[in-house]
Amino acid sequence: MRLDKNFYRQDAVSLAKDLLGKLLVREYNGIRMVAKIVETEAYMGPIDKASHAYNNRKTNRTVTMFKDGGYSYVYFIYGMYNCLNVVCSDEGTPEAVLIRAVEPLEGIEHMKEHRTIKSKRVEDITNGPGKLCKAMNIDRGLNGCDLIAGKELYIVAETENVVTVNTVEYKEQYLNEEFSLIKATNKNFEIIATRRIGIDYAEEFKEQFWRFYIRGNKFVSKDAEKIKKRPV
DNA sequence: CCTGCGATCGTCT
DNA sequence: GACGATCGCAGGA
Repeated sequence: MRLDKNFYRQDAVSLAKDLLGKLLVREYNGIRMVAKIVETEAYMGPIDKASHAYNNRKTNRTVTMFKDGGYSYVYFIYGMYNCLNVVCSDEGTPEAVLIRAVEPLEGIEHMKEHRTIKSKRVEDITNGPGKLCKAMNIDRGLNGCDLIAGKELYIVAETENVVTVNTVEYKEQYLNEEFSLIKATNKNFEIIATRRIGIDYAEEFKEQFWRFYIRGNKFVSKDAEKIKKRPV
């Protein structure tokens, strides 16, 4: 079941939490890959010094962030990597949610083929924003995709008809003042909220707990793993 | 396990 | 001309 317009018209912080547990689907040439979203970051548009669209900065790159909720925003970074965002809020309000990590559920053999790394750890295929784009064959050609009606890239809410290929044992983790723990009654997992990654330039917005991930999920990004192991 | 470093080029000033 | 919403590898513990 695809998510509808109302779902994407939320603010980025709300949507970043709501996207956890949803399924990202990538289809092309008869290939189908499905992965559960396990880590996200909110970029709150005009007010957020970490956002590409801070102060309503509108350029060739950021123009897709100004679209109505429900489109993709894919950008190229560090000369090598692509990152996938979900544009949210209303048209003219440039908010977006960065997808930072996913858990492969279907088509994992295709994801492995797209990645050329020595590591044999399954988690290393998709536990970072650049990694998951490479694994799921997502690049700037998919910038501005319609996630509600498009066929190549979309997001669904249910796990029905999906075969889980990974058997994962989740471990508990420590908490300290660097986190918030979010328990939502309508979700079967808990959410950790903490600081965002790689935005040292963002001044006071570095301190916002606008990164969210599923507590105990082993496919969260390297940094989240690290925090997980930090003693209380 | 963890740390440090270089890769590599589009984007914006 | 400088830098980035990152990654993979080498090397040490």
